Amino acid sequence: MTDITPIYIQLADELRKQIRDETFAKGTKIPSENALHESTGYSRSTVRKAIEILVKEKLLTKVHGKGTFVTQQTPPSEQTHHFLSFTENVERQGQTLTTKTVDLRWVTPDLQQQAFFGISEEDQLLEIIRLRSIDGVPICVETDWFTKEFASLEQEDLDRSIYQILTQKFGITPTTGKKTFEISYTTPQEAFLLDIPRGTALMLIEDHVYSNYGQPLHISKQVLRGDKFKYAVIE
Amino acid sequence: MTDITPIYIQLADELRKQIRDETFAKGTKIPSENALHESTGYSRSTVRKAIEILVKEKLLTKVHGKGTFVTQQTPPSEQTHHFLSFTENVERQGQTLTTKTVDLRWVTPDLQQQAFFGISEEDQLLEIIRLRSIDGVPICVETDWFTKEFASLEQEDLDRSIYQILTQKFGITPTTGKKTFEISYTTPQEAFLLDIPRGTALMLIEDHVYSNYGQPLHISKQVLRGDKFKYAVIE
DNA sequence: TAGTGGTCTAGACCACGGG
DNA sequence: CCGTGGTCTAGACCACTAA
Repeated sequence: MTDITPIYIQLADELRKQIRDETFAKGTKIPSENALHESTGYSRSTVRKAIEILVKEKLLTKVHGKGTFVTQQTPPSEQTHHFLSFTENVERQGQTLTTKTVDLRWVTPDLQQQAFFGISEEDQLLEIIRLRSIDGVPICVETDWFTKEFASLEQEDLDRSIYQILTQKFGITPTTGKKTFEISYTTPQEAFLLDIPRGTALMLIEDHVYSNYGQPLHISKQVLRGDKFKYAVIE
Repeated sequence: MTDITPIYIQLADELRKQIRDETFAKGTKIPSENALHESTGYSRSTVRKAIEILVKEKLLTKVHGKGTFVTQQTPPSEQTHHFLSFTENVERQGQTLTTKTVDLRWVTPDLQQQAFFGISEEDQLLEIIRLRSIDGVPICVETDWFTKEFASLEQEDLDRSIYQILTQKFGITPTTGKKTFEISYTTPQEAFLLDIPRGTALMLIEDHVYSNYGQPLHISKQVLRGDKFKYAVIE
C-alpha cells in the first residue's frame, strides 16, 4: 500500500508530534517558514499549509513579523466543551428513555452529505429513523446516516444507544464536530410519530460526528418537542 | 486611501455578491478555477484562496473531478461557540451585526439567579436588554444579568460586543458554563422588538457563564428567530 | 480522453516587528 | 536594517469524474 498522504499532512503530523513531546516547548518559537523549507526540502507553500493545520488546531500561533509559536496552554475544549447526548440528557433527569426503530433503509446522499462523508452520489447511505420517548411520551424523531462501512448496523438491535454499539462493536469513540440548533415545523410523518398537530414548532438539532481520528462518522438529525424538553449542551 | 485588501478577499467578496444576487444560481456550477484564473487575470492560487473562503462559509461546495457548486440551500447564519459573542462570527460571514440597547436597569434576582451568583435578595442585578440585528433584520433579544461588581458596565457603550468590553476593561475571559436550548413563544415585548406576530416559536438559549477562575460571571438569555438563524456549536 | 479540483514547486515582493 | 509571516505568480503533475 503506497502512501498517498499529502506532504503537508505528513509534515503537520511530524510537527504535531514534536510539539506533543516538547521538542518544541510551549511558548517557544518554532523554526521560521524559510528555515523549515530548507531543513525539510519542501517548498514554503507546503510548509505553510502544514502550519496552517496546526494553527487551526490551536497548537500554534502565528505573529506577523515575529514568528510562529507553540500555544501556551493546551486548548481545554476536550473536557469542558462536552456535549451531552440525548441519552445523557434524559438519564441525568432520572427519566426513562425508550427507543423504537421506525425505518431503516439505504438512500442516496444529498450534496451536503456527500461533502461531509467525502463520497459520491453512487455511495448509498444507511438511514435509520428512530422514535425516542421519555417516560412513554414520544419526544424525539431521530434520523441517522452512516456510510456502508457500518452496514452491519443493519443486523444490530437498534432499540438502544447507537453509540454503545459503535463503541462495543467497532471500537469507535464518537466526538461531535459540529452541532446546530434551529427551529423547524413538523412534517406529516413527524406529527404522526410524535402525536402532535402538524405544523407545530420543533427543535431541530443536527450533528456532524467524527470518529477518534477525525474520520467522518455519521450525521444525526434530531427533531424534538422543545416544549417538553430542555436540551443541555455544556457541563 | 489606498486599498490594501488582499486580492483573494476582494475576489471572495465579488463571488459572494454574485452568489447572493443569483448571478451564480443555487446548485449550479461556477466557472472552474482555471476559467476564473483567466477571466480575472489572477493566479490560480489566488482564485483558490478566494474560493476556499466561500467553501468555509458554506456558500460553495467543491467536488473533486466535477467542479465547484453553489450550495443548494443558503445556509442560515452560523455562529461558532464563543460565549457572549455574536459579533466576530456574524461579521466573518460578511453580514453586519448591529446591537441596540433597549433597556438597562437594576432588578431583584429570582431564586435561580440567587443560587447561581451566590447572592441574596438584597443584592440587585444589572439587567441589560439588547436587540441584535443581522443585516438590519432583528434576530435576537438578549438579556444579560451581572452582579454589582460590574456596575461600571452601565457607563460603557453597550451597542457592541459585551465580550469585548469584558476582555478589555476587566481582563476577563469567560469560560464554559452551562448552555440550554429550548423553544419558547414570543412575549408581547419580544414580538414587538423582533417585528413578528405574537406567539411565534422562538429559540431560547440560556447561558450560565463563569469567569477565568470559576467565579459566576453572568447569565445570558437569548431569544432568537430560529427560522432566520441557525445556531452552531463547533468543537 | 478532456476537464476538474488537489498538490507542489521556486521564485517574487510586501507588511510587520524589533534592533 | 534584518528576519518574520502575508500575498501572489506561473508554472507542473496527479487524482478524480464523466463522456
